[in-house]
Amino acid sequence: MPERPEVYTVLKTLENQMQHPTIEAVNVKWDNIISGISVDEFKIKLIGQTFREYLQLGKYLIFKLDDYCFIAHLRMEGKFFYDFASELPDSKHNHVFFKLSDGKELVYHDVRKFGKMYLYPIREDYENYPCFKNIGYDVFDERLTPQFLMDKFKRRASSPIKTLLLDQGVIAGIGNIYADEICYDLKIHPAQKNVNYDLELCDAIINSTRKIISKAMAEGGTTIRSYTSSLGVSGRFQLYLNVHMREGEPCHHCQTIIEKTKVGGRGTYFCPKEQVCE
DNA sequence: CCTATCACCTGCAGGC
DNA sequence: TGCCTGCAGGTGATAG
Repeated sequence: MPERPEVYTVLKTLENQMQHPTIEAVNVKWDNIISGISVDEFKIKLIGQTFREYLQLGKYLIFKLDDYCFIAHLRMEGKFFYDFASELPDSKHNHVFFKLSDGKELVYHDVRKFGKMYLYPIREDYENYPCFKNIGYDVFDERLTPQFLMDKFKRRASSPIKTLLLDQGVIAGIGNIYADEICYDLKIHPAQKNVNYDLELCDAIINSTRKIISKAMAEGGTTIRSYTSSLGVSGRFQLYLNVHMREGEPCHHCQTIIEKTKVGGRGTYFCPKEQVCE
């Protein structure tokens, strides 16, 4: 459940429910989830730290503690569980455990073990942490301007537009679902190359992106695979999808049957009438 | 610089 | 039922 709206939903749910407990113990069952630091160091540094602030950059969850910044990326299937009573699923997929001062436990669950966690000494300019080395501006960062986008996209106009939208080094937070939805909104075929990225189009791309991501955030994100019950991940935006996962169904505008193809190796959905590839 | 492919992991759906 | 293949909302490394 990884794109920006889903990460936002998880973050806000954690912030509202968990608030500010102190970490009393840490247990790691799959070492590769901890990145850039040894598991022992990870545990030792976290003990005694209190959750202070909840922030987001693209698809990253950022937890400011007293002396450290704890960052998590859910990748394909990572989920956090807190105050889960009896509905903690498949214990074999629970990999990181945080025992908290409120008597509860924060558990990281990840079927495919792709998720990553980072821990850095706290500082104000968190955007400069190593894990963000190749990350551009968040969808809602005011520095994401038409001029900025034009500079980045024009140089790489030979790539399909969807590939550019998915590049976290330019706009951080767009994933496979929303890239398809944004292309549909722009009426551009996702595989279209050599698009004329002038200021007007870049402005339209930013507006379209923010409109769709905002709506998805307001709806609690998109839940495609019916795994529900994970923390804050039973969104409703799937009800508003125009193309993604709608192969064989009629376009909401022109009733043309939605088709599926591959762009940059990713499953890609589009309306063959409204999004024509030149 | 760019694309293609694999790697990281597991589960599930579909074909036989 | 079992086996096999391909696919899944992500990203990084590597080869050409």
